[in-house]
Amino acid sequence: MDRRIQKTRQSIMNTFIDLLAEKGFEKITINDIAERANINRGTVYLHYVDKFDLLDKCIETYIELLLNHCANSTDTKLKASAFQSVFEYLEKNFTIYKLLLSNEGFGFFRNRLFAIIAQTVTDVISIKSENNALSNDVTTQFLTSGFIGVLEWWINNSMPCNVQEVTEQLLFLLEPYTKHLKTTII
Amino acid sequence: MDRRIQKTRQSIMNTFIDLLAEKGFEKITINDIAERANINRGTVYLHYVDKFDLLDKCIETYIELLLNHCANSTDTKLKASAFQSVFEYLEKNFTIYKLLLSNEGFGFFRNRLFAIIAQTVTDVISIKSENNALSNDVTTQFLTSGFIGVLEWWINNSMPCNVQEVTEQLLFLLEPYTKHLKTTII
DNA sequence: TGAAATGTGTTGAGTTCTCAACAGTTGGAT
DNA sequence: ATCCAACTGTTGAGAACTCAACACATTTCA
Repeated sequence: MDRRIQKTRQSIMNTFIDLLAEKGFEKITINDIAERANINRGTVYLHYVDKFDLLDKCIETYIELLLNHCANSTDTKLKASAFQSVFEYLEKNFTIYKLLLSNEGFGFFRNRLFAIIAQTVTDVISIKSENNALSNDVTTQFLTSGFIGVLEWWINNSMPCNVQEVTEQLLFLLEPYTKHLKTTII
Repeated sequence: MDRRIQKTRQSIMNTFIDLLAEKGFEKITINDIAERANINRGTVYLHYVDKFDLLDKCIETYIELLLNHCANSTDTKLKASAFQSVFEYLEKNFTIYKLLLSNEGFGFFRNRLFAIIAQTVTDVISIKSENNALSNDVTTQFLTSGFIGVLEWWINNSMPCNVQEVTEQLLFLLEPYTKHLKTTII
């Protein structure tokens, strides 16, 4: 992609996040963004139709960035290293994700993340579905809610324990559901 | 001026300064700069003919920035506030000016600064020249050398005393030459 | 030595961004 | 109520930047 596109989008998103933290979504104007980012106002409209669209794209971008940080650990699924790198990434970008998970994200961020995690969980457990008396939907809902819940708790309470601890605790809680998966999948 | 020009020049100069600090002038390539600044190589040539020209422009820019920080104190000339703001600015941008005053600047920076200060000094003392037995040239040379000398000492020795102290000391040393100027000019 | 790799400086076509101007909307002060 | 100021969203012309390609010089190292 043209470098100019990368740079202006990056610049717009960064200042958008900053302004979101400073004054909240409804008080932000396109003028604000353009001025602060030192970009022509028209250029913003070249990339986003309005500030709602900008929020959408912003959430989408940061969802992707978050997911990239567990996908690059070669064995993708339920492994300590994957969880660890996700929480490390969250720690590093704490202020942004706290913002997106807060009311400023209007729940869109949470919903989007939930959907993706749920899909992943579904994919994993469906492989091992035959000998299971439980509904897969219920299991997915349960596990995903649990995981997202822990993630939200950790962010909203400003990381009350370190990465090592959340990761271990989470693995311990998931163990009953992952151990027989391990034996069959791997 | 077009925002794009500002931004790319800023970006090029910043990475040039960084690279100057890292590897020194002769090891820098235009490729380095373009790559690090995330700018097309051709674009560098749109603004600078080669890296020597870039060094020149860089020096010129930082000379101007330095001078701006004493010009905006309304009473321009020999006033405590003027000295103070210059040294404060130097303190804030210490690493850059240390670099430019070092061998990396090839003496160009010093010479350029010297010329400008000397001109200012000449202008000031020429007003008060009639009753003076001394050659104005000698006086200019003496005062300018003294001032630049202190400035270089302060930067090269990594600011061995605080801004307040250099400023006061300098004012004290200049007092014999400024006090009768005061009575006539102001 | 001679070949491969890296850097220089330039070109032209194509894309993105800027700027200034426009008409229309909104919110707050008088 | 209405005026003013600020914001929105759009347009067209022109400037800046990107990209790929080029010929040529310099360095590296086998």
